[in-house]
Amino acid sequence: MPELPEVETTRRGLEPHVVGRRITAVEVREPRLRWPVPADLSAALAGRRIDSLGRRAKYLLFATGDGTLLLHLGMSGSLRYLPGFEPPQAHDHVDICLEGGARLRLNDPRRFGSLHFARVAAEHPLLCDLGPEPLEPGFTADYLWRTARGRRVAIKQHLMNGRVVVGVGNIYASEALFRAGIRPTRPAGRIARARFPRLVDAVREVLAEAIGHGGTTLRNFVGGDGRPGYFRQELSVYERDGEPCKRCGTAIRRTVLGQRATYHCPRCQR
DNA sequence: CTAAGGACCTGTCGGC
DNA sequence: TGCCGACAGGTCCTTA
Repeated sequence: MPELPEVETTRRGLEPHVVGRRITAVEVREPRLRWPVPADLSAALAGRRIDSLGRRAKYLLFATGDGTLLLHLGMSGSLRYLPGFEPPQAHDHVDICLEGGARLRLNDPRRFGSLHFARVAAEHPLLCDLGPEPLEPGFTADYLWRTARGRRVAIKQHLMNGRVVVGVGNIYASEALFRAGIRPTRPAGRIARARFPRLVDAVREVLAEAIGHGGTTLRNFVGGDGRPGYFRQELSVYERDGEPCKRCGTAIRRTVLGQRATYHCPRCQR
């Protein structure tokens, strides 16, 4: 489900509920997620106060004075704030229990999500080789051009490579390329340097706008407060196969690239 | 080194 | 109505 805007929406929704509160325990009903939930996770976190709720790529970072809880929502995960106990439903795999009886509940049908503990988050193996955040200053046209030089991989797959830039998933890769007027299949290294400023702006804009709308709700994504996002109606190409391009009217085309559904306007994008 | 494909899971939907 | 395959927002790992 979640791409960066959905994770950021979750982060913002949860932040006021968790910062400054202590974790009392982590209850794991199903440890078989993308990686096994560490058996000592609850012991590592119990009694620690959450100093901040941050985000790196699509990981939520619950920072305490002595170590950080990393949480990834995978493909189908959502994290909800419960003011008090409620009986767990199907796929409610983990609860992060807070002082006072509130809890954060992870629901994840496909179990591609994960939880980790790191003394220093940035040094965790899953975070230490990641590229820049797309909404931060390190993601520039010049940077992206340099990473693309000599690469034959399609630009869409290049954008979705977390070592290049994080947080650009399948929806927003298609959307950004539409805005930039670039065909998703174009080899990354065969895009003129002069086109990169527009591409970088497009990535930034589409992500920022989606965050502003509370994320994209496709099937049943809900943010930390349980409310859906409203970016879906803003999508220009994603899941619009056969529908008219909003700019030129040509039918949007669905193709498969790297085993992922890809959408583009054959006229506007070159 | 790059690039491509498989792997991990469950739920939903369309077609027969 | 029931079954079966295709497909779904992520990304790591293996193979060539």
